[in-house]
Amino acid sequence: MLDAAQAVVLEGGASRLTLDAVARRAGVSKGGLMYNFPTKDALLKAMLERLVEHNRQAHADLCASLPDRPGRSLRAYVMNSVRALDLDDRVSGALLAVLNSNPGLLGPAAEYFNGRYAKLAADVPFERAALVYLATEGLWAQELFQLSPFTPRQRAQIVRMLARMAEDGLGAVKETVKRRKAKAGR
Amino acid sequence: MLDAAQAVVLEGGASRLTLDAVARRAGVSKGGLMYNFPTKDALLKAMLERLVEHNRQAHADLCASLPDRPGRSLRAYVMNSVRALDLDDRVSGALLAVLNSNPGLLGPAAEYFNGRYAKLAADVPFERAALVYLATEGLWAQELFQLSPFTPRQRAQIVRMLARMAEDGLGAVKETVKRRKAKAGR
DNA sequence: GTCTATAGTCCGATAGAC
DNA sequence: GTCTATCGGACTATAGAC
Repeated sequence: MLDAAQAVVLEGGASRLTLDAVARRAGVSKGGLMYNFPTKDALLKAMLERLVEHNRQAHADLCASLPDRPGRSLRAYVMNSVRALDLDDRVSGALLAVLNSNPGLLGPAAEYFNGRYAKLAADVPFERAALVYLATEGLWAQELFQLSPFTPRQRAQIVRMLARMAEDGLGAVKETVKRRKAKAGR
Repeated sequence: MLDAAQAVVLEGGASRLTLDAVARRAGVSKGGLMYNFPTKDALLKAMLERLVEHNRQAHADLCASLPDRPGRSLRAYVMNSVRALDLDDRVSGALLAVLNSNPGLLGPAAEYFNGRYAKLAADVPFERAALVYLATEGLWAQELFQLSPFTPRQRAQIVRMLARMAEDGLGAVKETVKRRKAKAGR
């Protein structure tokens, strides 16, 4: 049923996320749906929890595949956020829209994000961690709402910079500047 | 009437933005409201245009009050975005939620944001402009949805860093690191 | 131009049979 | 547990008087 709910928001956006649509999609009737989720809020809460769990897993997997250096977790976060926007992300966006009207439901997710950042930034200097984290969030949000002013090429450049900054610090930026100057001088 | 519409979304969120509520708030009746805005989409479009115009003005004013150095526009953008979230911002968030279901209406706004970035980044190296821009957007979004993991003190520190990076380049970050080390050595 | 009244639709939730 | 049927309410939009 949660699969069906995700499919519905993917196709029709937040406003189409109705109990009728979800029930139809899930192949059950509205009564059957509301036996498992007594209210619509309960359904939204379950969807949100599933997204959070998915996100946690994806980050953990990616983290495990990276060499254990300072900034590994932050780097995994960057890479996990800047994949081509997948289904989960679009669901997240729609849910964000729905939950904007129900601020209460967003509370538990906020706690997750809070704890997540604490772990990401544990082994990276504060300024650098905050910068990488916020820029990544900004990039994600921009693409989610299709407001990004960057070309795919520029986007790739930014992603490389962020990934390098997560582990290498300012050397990442200085290096690209140096490389550009060298190129210009050729 | 647009004032009334803004007031309604501020108080009740996106889901309360109904023609009835707006009309009641504006002191007119629904018929009167729908004479000026034939459809609800027309109302949303007008609200969005007004927000964009407000934003453009605020940025222009702030820009004029800053010394004319490279990165002035970007710095004004940072400062304009990180003021304590004002009414316009909360309206923006709610509208974002509403418009998520009507992607068509977001198109014109997307163009504005696109052109805005082009001007911001005109006199700043690409990597730095993109980093400051995205981090600012990220900070704005995090606070808007109340998902920010930063304390007010940390937030202020980040804002200072971004404002300095807008004009001074990497010196800003390097300087804070240096200062911290000096402090630790004392 | 602004009003009242209402049409027509869709939603979340409930009730009760099976 | 899952179904059908339906209630009560809220919504957008229209029609027509003034």
